[in-house]
Amino acid sequence: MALALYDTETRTLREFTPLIPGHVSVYLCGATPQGAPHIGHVRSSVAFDVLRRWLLAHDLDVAFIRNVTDIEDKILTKAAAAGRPWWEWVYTYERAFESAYDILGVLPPSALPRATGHITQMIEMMQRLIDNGHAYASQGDVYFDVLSYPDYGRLSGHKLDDVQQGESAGEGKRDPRDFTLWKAEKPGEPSWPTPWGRGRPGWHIECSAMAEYYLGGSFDIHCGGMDLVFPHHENERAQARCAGDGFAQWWLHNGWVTMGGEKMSKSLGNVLSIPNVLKRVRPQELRYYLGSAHYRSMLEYSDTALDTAAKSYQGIERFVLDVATRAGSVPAGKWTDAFAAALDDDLAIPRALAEIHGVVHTGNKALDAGDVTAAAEAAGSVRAMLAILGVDPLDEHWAQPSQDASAAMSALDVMVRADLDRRQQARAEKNWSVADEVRDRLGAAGIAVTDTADGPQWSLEGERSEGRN
RNA sequence: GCGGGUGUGGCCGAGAGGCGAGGCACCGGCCUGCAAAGCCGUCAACGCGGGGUUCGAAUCCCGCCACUCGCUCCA
Repeated sequence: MALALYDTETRTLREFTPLIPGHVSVYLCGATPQGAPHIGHVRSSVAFDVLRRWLLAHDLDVAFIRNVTDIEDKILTKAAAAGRPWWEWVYTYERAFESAYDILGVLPPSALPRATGHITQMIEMMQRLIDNGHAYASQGDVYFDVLSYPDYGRLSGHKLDDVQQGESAGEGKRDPRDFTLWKAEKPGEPSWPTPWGRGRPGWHIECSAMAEYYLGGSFDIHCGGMDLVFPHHENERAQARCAGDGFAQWWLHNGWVTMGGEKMSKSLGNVLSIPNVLKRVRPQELRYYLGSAHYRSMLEYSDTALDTAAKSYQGIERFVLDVATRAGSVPAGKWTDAFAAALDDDLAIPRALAEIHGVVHTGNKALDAGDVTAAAEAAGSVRAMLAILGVDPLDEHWAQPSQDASAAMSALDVMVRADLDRRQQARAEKNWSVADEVRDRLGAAGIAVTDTADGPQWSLEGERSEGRN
């Protein structure tokens, strides 16, 4: 295996070798569902979904854990402000996130652990940290003693001396930079019993505890957004290492989506929700767009860039569907060496896309030359490559017309066919005005007509593959 | 204050010393009754200033400018 991945901790591209041959363990910091998912959240899950698919393509057994932070300050504040129970609030948005992931074809994780379901593991880990002198309880809070861990700052590149005042100054802290493992109970907030009193988890301990529980003390890859490097991942690492774990061997971080040059975030109010984006393009097209920039680059969102990506994808899709029509079927084939080389090089999807376009071009030329066999071979290869990116147009995930929709399409086909027959008759008589009138009328109704070597075909605007011969 | 990142043709975006990725748009041609799609071809770039590298830098070094991020919740 020649896969190389950029590791944040060492700031280098390192050839990937799993701890246990044949197995890969991955932990992805999932969302804190306190509001609707936006395009930035989805970029992260899609980027690491491609990593997962590529690992699977290497015949590796992948354990992929993504957590849900279901207890946290903002959840409590927002739910309280809305007058709703915190657990209802977080569950509502957890569902919204999962739905967005499903729509985009993100493979479901091996497990989707929630923080509140792992209090036991957190207490156990905190006890270990206290026992070996890396944490202390104070006035019902539990803090991590940053000065007890000389390696603190290694992941993010921060020097301890340069770290400004950490989170809100607790009176019981030994050092202002110590961070909270456990927060003492406050009136009106949920709490759980611990040896140090009732309270609730801090943000960082949950991931260390859950990663250890599901993947063991040492695992292969830890993923998340670039904005989590400090303090979240730095703290996770400190906790786990001090608790005796080897923890993550690779740290992967994705760049964020920007709008107007600024990071998309709720606090800036420049978020673009998934349902809104999906009014503009189909989910496959959104996925394709997210891969058009390297996962570690920032992606500056614009409607035109999204539209451009959608058109680019449609060109590939059209090729595959045309071949499927001409050849009857297109069995998935094998990706090209250039494609594999691109993905092996830190998931260089932009380069992989260039390769896909190259194969599409070759296939179109074959199609032009009437060589359907060669075209089908190219299309099979394209399918295999698109499958790694999660956007194979012939994947059943993207073809899910309901019973009603299929019936409606069949009925529509009968009616459109009648018009097309009339138009063919007119064309045969070189009565172009009648032929164009029929085409224009169908077009106005959102039905696009194209003449091909195999006769006229129609499709609904924005749809593909419907109503074909 | 401390620590990062970015600046490529009309637009999006790869590349990272040497044969000018790819997409979208534009223009010309083929095909088509006309379109659409496809094919052939054209166009055009490396923020600014200066230097080094046994010849060559968008790519390395120095200086500058602009934009941007982290150090606080954040994919």
